[in-house]
Amino acid sequence: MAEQEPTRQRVLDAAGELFYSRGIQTVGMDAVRNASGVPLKRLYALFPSKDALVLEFLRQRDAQWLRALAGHVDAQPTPEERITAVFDWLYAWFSEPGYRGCAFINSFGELGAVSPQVAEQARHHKQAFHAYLTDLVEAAGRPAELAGRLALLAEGAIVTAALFATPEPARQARDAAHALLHTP
Amino acid sequence: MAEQEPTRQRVLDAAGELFYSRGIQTVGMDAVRNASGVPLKRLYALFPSKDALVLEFLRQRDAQWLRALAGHVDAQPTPEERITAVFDWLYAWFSEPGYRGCAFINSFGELGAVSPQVAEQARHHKQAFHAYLTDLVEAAGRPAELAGRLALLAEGAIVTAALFATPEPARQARDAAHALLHTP
DNA sequence: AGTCACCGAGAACGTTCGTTCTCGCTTTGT
DNA sequence: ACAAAGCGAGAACGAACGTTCTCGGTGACT
Repeated sequence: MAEQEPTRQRVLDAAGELFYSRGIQTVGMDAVRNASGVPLKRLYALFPSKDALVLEFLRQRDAQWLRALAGHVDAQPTPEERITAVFDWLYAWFSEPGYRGCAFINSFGELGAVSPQVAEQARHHKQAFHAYLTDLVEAAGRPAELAGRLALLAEGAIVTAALFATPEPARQARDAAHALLHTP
Repeated sequence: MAEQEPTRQRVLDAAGELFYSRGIQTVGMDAVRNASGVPLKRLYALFPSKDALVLEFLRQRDAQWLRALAGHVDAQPTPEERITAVFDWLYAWFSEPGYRGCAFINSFGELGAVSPQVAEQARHHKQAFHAYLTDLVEAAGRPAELAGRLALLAEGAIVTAALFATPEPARQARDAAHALLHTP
């Protein structure tokens, strides 16, 4: 019984890795079974359906992603440094092997039109990111509209870095953010 | 024989509309048949496979999209106005009913990991967009790195507008572009 | 008018996928 | 030691999909 949570997490990790790297519809439950080593019967005892597994993956990814970002950003001493640290963290993220963009943007493109819950998760995630940027901008004493502009730069970098498989867009976004910061 | 091209276009239009609004994998060939009114036999005479139909859709979308953008932008008198016109055109695009983001970003998220040809089409499209922006920036006598920044703003706006079903990000991106333009 | 090639409508085929079921083994409780 | 319950491995099932085939009718050519 204390062992159930670990296998649930093992399933989520394996499924998440597959969903992220290959796309959701491309990954069958058999692939999740093979990757996690958890038999189908147990999979369906832990998650009532593939849809539920997908949604739980998105929920977890949302929390993990924001925690990782904040973990790096909040370590910076000054508010200005925290803002540019967002883009430095993006650079590191884009440089990870297997980086394939934002799981929420990808899921939305794949299933947003057909699954309101996936669309809602994506909106929730981006809203949380925007709220986080808003806090950073406010703490820096900058005008509120800066947050939206930084968000656009970040989203653009996320997408472009995925398409061209290079972390370079993070640098461009950081430079652009720097320009926006230093010239009201 | 002179009638073959119209039905080919009818298929592409119907399939494109479906692929864009629902996602590619969600749309079966039967749906394309129903929407276009072209029987399956003829569909497969025109396109050897669904993959070929998808790729042809992307090729056409690439050309149409850039032509529509340039059609609006190139009508502006001054280089600076042409640059901000890009974002005005985005605003109009985001406001169209059924707007669901960039077909290439969506296809890449859905199939980029599994279809090198889809990934290549997406890269080609974004490269063309970037090249177009580079021309605009150069014509305005601005530093070359501005093009990349504008592209990031545009991509971010495209994605954000789709997620939240609002054209507002185009305005934010335009304001940010304006700020970048007027403060080197 | 008759023959023949063509074509639309949809059935059929083979595969894949989500989900459930079967079966045999292991483990547990007494 | 033995019965009963649980579980892993994979077969099985029903639906959906991409692709091909069949059939009945229609139009063209002679």
